[in-house]
Amino acid sequence: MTAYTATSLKAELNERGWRLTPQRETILTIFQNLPKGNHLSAEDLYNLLSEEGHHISLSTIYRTLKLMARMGILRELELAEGHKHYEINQPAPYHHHHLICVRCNKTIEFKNDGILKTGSRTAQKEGYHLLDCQLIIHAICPTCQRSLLPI
Amino acid sequence: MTAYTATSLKAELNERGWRLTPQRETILTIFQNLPKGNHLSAEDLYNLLSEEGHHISLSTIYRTLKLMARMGILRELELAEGHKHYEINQPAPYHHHHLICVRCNKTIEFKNDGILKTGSRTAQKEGYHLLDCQLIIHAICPTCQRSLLPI
DNA sequence: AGCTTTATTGAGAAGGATACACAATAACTC
DNA sequence: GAGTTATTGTGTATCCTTCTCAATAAAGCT
Ligand SMILES: [Mn+2]
Ligand SMILES: [Mn+2]
Ligand SMILES: [Zn+2]
Ligand SMILES: [Zn+2]
Repeated sequence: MTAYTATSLKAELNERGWRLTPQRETILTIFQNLPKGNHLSAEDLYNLLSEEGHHISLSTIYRTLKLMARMGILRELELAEGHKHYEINQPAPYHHHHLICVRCNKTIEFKNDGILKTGSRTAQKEGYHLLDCQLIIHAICPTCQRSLLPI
Repeated sequence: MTAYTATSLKAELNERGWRLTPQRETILTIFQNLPKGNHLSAEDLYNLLSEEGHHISLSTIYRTLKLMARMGILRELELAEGHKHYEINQPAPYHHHHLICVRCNKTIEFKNDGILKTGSRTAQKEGYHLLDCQLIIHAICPTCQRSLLPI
């Protein structure tokens, strides 16, 4: 959960015998510059890259998202839309959680410092190396409560 | 997040114009009697039912799991195995969270009263009707840290 | 208890997100 | 700069979940 640069990413990859590629660097940059509150799916990322003139294959995108999530660079969000979303994983003052309406998928972000502390403490106590810690609240938003539509 | 009986489930279903079926009642019973710490996927549930002589189609199982999750009876867990798992949703003394190894999927349950309080307060503040509240910690377990296998 | 309405089921097919296979490429090490 | 091998791109495969639709059976009313 530290801020990555192309250089530090390369160092961490090489340390494990892996390589920094233009594709990986481009994808990291995209997430670093993503406005707060945005989350990208694999396809979102693919389209965003295309708009910017970068062609990176969907396979590489899926592989890179998974890689970066497992390195702790990105967090993988299950926002109840049937596919995963990703955002940059940031420490304390930016770290946040998600309140999700299970009917319309409207999502609200909120902060709570205690939760990350609880997560860190729990992981440490069990000898786990922490990657990400997210509180997910499944709920029904005011609009959907008023609507008469079933489930 | 209250304890359901067949009767109270029927009441809540009928109130919305829905019906209590033998399939739904059977599935509720399965989850109520599931030993602590167990989570079932759709296919797990299908097999468990088959062993007990109940034939309930996979379609119905998927529909029922989704229905009960959206009613707040079950909680839907994303345990990083590529498919969802479900468990009964219980209030305070039984309410718990999950610490998951993203490499081997080993999962540890832990309790923390403050988190459910935070979740309830946050949902209420935004006017959301709370269904479930779960802290997910993605991490790497001691065994996987020692293994040299990539990601 | 019987009748009517319509939510629900079961079987199979379809959909969609993600992973895989493998030859071509290119990042790293020396 | 050359050799090694991780990574990419393309197409294909896999698997979880949802959809379709005719048959069934709960619920509500007499
Ligand atoms: Mn977010
Ligand atoms: Mn559990
Ligand atoms: Zn909503
Ligand atoms: Zn592990």
